[in-house]
Amino acid sequence: MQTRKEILTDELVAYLLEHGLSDLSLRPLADALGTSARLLIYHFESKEGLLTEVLDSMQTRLRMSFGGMIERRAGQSGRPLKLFWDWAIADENYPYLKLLYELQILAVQNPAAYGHYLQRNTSNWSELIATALPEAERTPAMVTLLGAVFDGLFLELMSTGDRKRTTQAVQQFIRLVDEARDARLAVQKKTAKASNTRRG
Amino acid sequence: MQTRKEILTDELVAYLLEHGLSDLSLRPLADALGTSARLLIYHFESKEGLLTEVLDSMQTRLRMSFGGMIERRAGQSGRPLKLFWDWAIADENYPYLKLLYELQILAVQNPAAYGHYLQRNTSNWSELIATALPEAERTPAMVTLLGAVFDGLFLELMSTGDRKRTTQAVQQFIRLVDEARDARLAVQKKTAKASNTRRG
DNA sequence: CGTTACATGTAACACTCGTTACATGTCAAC
DNA sequence: GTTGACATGTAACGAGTGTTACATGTAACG
Repeated sequence: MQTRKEILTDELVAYLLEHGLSDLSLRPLADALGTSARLLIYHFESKEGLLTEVLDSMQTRLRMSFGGMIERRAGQSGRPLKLFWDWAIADENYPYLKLLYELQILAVQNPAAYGHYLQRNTSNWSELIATALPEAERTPAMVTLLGAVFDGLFLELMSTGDRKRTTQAVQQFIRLVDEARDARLAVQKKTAKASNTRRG
Repeated sequence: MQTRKEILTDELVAYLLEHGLSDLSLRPLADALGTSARLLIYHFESKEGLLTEVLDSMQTRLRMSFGGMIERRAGQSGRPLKLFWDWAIADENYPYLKLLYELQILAVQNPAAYGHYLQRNTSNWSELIATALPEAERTPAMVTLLGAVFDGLFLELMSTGDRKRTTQAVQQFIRLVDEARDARLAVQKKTAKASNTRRG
C-alpha cells in the first residue's frame, strides 16, 4: 500500500515535470495539489527536504527506464549514441531529462543552493555514452566532445523543440565519426602496403 | 563626458558579470555600489529597465570585441571555429559569454520573464560560425551540430573550468571534420577514375 | 537671492517567501 | 469511550521583494 507521502511524492513529481524547479514556491504548489503548504512541510520537513526526495524519486524512475532500454537492446549493439538519443527524447523520458538539465544549469549559476542535489544525481551521461566508443577512440578529448554534442543538442532541443533537426545533427555527428575512422584505416592500410613494398 | 547613468551602467555591468543575474536583487545590488535602490529605480525606471539597459550595454561591448577580432584576422582564414573558441574563452570575453549563456538558459526555463531580453540579443553564434563552413557542408544538420558543439563545450567549460580539455575537444572536432572531408574527396576521386576507366 | 532641474536618502506599502504555533479533524486501539 | 498517533487547516511571523511618497541635498541659471 502507498503511504500518503508516496502519493504526494508522485503528485509532486508530476508538478515539477510540468513547472520546472527554478520558481518553485510552496503555496502555489500546495494549491495545485489541493492542499496546504503546512502539509508539505509536515511530510517533508522543509522545502529542501521535499526537493531532495522528489528528485531522488525522479532519478530512480529514470534509471529504471534506462536499464530497461539497455536490456532490451542487449544483443544488437551499434550506434549507441543514436540509441541513447532516441531514448532521451522519447516522450516518457524527455521531461525528466529536461528537468535534470535545468538542475545542472541552476547548479552552475548557484552551486550553494543546487549543487548538492546534483551530487546525488551521479547520472553523468557522458561517461555512460563513452563506454560505447571503441577503445582506440576513447581519448579524453573525444569523450568530452561526445558529451558536449549530446548536451548541446539536447539544450537546442529544449530551446527550439525541433526534434527532427536535432536528431539529424546527431546522425551527422555519427557519420562524421565513421568517415573519419574509415579515412584513418585507409591511411593505415596504405602505409602498411608501402612498408611491405619497401620491405619486399 | 559620462553621465551619471553611464557611470552607473558600467558599475552594474561589472556587478552582473561577477554575480550572475538569476538572484539579482535591487537592495544588495545598491549596497554593493554604495547607493540605494531608490536611485537605481530613479535612473532605470524599474528592475526590468535596468536589466534591459545593462544587457544591451554588455552586448555592444561584446560585439565590438568580436568585430576587433574579425578585423585583426581578416586575411588569414582557416579554423574559424578555433578562432571563435579562442576568442570566446579569452579572459576579457569569457565572463560576458558566460552571462549570456546564463540568460539563454534562464529563458528556456522561464520564457515569460527572460525571453524578451534574449530577443534583443540577436547574437546567434551558430549562424555566425556557420558562415565559416565551406558551402558544400553548410547543411542544416551540420550547422546545428556545429552550434551544439560550441554550446556544449562552453557549458562544460562553465561547469568544470577545464580550459585545456574543452579546447582539445574543439580541436578533436575540427580534426574529425577534416578527416571526413578527406575521406569524401578520396571516394569522389576513386569514383571518377572508375567512371573514366569504364568510359575509356 | 530665488528658482528650477537633477540627484539622492529614508521610510513605508503591498506583496511573497519558508516556516511555525495552535487548533482541529480522523480513526484505530485499548 | 477515551486515548493517542497521524493528518490537516488557519493564521501568523519575520524576512525579503519591487516600488513609491516624501523630503532633502546640490548646483547651475535668472
